[in-house]
Amino acid sequence: MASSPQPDIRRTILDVTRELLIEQGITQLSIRMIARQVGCSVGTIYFYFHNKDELIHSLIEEGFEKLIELQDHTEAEFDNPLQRLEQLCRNYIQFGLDNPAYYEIMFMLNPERMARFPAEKYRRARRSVEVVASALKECRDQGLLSVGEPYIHAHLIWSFMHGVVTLLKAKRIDRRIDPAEMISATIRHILQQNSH
Amino acid sequence: MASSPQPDIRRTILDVTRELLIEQGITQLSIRMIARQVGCSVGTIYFYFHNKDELIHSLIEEGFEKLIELQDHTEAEFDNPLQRLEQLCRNYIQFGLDNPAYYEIMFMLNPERMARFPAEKYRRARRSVEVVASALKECRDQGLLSVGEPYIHAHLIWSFMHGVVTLLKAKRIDRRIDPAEMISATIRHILQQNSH
Amino acid sequence: MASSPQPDIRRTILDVTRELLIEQGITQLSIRMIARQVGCSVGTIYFYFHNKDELIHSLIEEGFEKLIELQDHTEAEFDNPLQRLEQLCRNYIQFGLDNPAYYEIMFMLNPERMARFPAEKYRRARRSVEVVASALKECRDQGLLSVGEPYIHAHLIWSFMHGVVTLLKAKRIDRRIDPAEMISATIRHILQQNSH
Amino acid sequence: MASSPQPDIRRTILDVTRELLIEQGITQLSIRMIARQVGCSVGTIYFYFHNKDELIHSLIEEGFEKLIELQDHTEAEFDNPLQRLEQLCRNYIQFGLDNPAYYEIMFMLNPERMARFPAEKYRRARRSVEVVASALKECRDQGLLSVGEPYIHAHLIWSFMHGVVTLLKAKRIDRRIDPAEMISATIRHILQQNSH
DNA sequence: TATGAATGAGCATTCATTCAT
DNA sequence: GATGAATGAATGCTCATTCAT
Repeated sequence: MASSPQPDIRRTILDVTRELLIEQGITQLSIRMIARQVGCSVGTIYFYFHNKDELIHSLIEEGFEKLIELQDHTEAEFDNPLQRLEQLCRNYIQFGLDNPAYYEIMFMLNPERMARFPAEKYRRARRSVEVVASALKECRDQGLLSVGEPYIHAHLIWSFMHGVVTLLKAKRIDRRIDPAEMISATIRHILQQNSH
Repeated sequence: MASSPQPDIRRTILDVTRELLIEQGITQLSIRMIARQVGCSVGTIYFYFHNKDELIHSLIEEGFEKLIELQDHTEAEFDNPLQRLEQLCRNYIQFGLDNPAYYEIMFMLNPERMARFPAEKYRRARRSVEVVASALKECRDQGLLSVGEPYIHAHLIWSFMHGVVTLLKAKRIDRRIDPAEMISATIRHILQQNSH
Repeated sequence: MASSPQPDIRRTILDVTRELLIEQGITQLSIRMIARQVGCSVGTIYFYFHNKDELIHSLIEEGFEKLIELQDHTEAEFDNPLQRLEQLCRNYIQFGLDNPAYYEIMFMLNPERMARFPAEKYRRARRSVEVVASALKECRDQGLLSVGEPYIHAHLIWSFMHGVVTLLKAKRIDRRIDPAEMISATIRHILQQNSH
Repeated sequence: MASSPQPDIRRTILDVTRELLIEQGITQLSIRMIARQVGCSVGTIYFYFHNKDELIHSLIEEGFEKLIELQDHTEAEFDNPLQRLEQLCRNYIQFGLDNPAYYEIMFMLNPERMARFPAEKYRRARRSVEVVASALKECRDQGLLSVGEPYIHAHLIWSFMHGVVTLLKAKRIDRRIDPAEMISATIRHILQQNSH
């Protein structure tokens, strides 16, 4: 990576940061490491990003952009709210597992602790709940699902998915259990098709 | 804390570490900070713990001890598997919210990333799943609940609870939603009492 | 400043540098800061000035030009050497207080320490002493003042004024003392009108 | 210096800092340089001093201690206020020339610019003015000197001496002028023995 | 037991400067 | 004329760890 021609260093920096984020986690991540991996000097990174936080912020924005685009597209695609709900959930879980670095900085940072990543940066996270809430409402109105207040229930579903994603990501689930089966069971549970 | 007579410095170190863990998170935690807060020298901490990892390990062990004792006690107390299941879940969630530091190091570290916290350290985590699985099995056998394979379903329930705990801990849930209600809804959902 | 039409960027760079010099002092001054304030790139500054030192040199030259012009004009204006001496001293002190940035780089840098500002750059400083020495000589010849060797005495007067300027500039004089009064007393003292 | 046995590293750090302060000035002074010169690691310096400012502060305190002790001793020694005034002035100038590093951080820093060296740190500087003011008052009361308000006049004398010290220190005075003669002339001027 | 002293590697960040375009 | 991109060296500072006492 150090010697190949870099058409877009800014892009490379973001990508390398994402890779390192997966391997090291946010706290071990250092500008020096990124520079070494990118094959540029430390200063170059500071040329493209004011500071470390801004670099992470850019990644957070990117992550939300990707996820929201995915969900918006799904929302437009499915008329049937139950099918839509299912797809939204599959999307979310898949996004988390496919993009562990994005998921980590988007949903696993504690904004209380990391003051420099203020809560408002995460307001976009609400969007992923709202699309679910909207699908739930329609499901309820059409008698397809028996749920309580849709917004609250959407948070419940979100929590459920978040738990599955984070435990799978962290390899905490017993190896003998097939992740795909975990995911299917999760979806079934959300859609209240609990029978085996 | 610095000037009171220390009957058990080791104990104090562990307690202070836990407190700092809540405020700072694992990555901001430094031996110096602990020493300053305890009122001893850094060397003293190294007398009681070989290194930082061992100190964290001890806390992890302690955390599992506490949780397992809690769950074992509940398991012995309730004959009715459904009531037992409910109490086990309430215990788990409450434990996570009451002991954020323990919960963090027990369930939120990524053992892949933290090579020094090898997966085997977390095998005890399985115990909290097993008590749930055992209750589920009895529920199913007694026709109280319609679930699939109990061990898998126990992981599902665990994931669900884990998601709720971590999102609540990180203050990611919309402020307008009452945490207590989130928890109740979670329990209801687990017990498949979804109606209203 | 960034968007107005720049008839003379070189001039703007010098002016901005002077302003920043007042606020930050020479050591905090950075090319980047200047460029940002001017609204140009760092490269542009290097187009007009070979390096940072040359930029400072230009300001030093400018400062001496200003001061010398002021003193030369005064020298031509006053026939009476005592009045001339008084005006020369008033000029010097006022110049120092009105142009803190110029004064700093002209008279407060240590050429031993700053090898890149060689002593010869400061030879022009002697001119401000010489005009005083010349006035002193005339005063002595006309019996207006009882002084020793004029050139030495001129240095004494210079030192005196330099002390007042630097202490006032650095806000080291007790706030309860009116700067104007300090200056008047200084002038009186130089002219040996010591009585109250 | 790196290999000799260091009985008191803290002392060595202070001394080395003082030496480097003379050569480099405060702005070029770096912790790494000090460590290199002392022959210890950077961390060692931070063991003895919380940060760079605290290290400089310690030197400032030391400097004022030295100067004040010198002046207090002189004050007690001389009954004759004129002789006392003379000695106080000789002391001050000599102190400045003998201890260029101390003098620089005590009297040549701009507290406005260096916010971390707050004005109050320099209140002790006033003491050197007060001893002069007290001597002046006695001189005036005994008819030995014709001066205005003693406190103001003391500031005048201080400025005068400050100018001489700083210009001599910075090698700004014409090489052909003997520093000792400058000093004598300064003292004579202060004592109003202006004739030849 | 406990500490004071010391270290080396690391951190985020800034800087003067260069140079192809 | 002017810029955007890049660099290497430096800065103040923190860290986990060691070890003689």
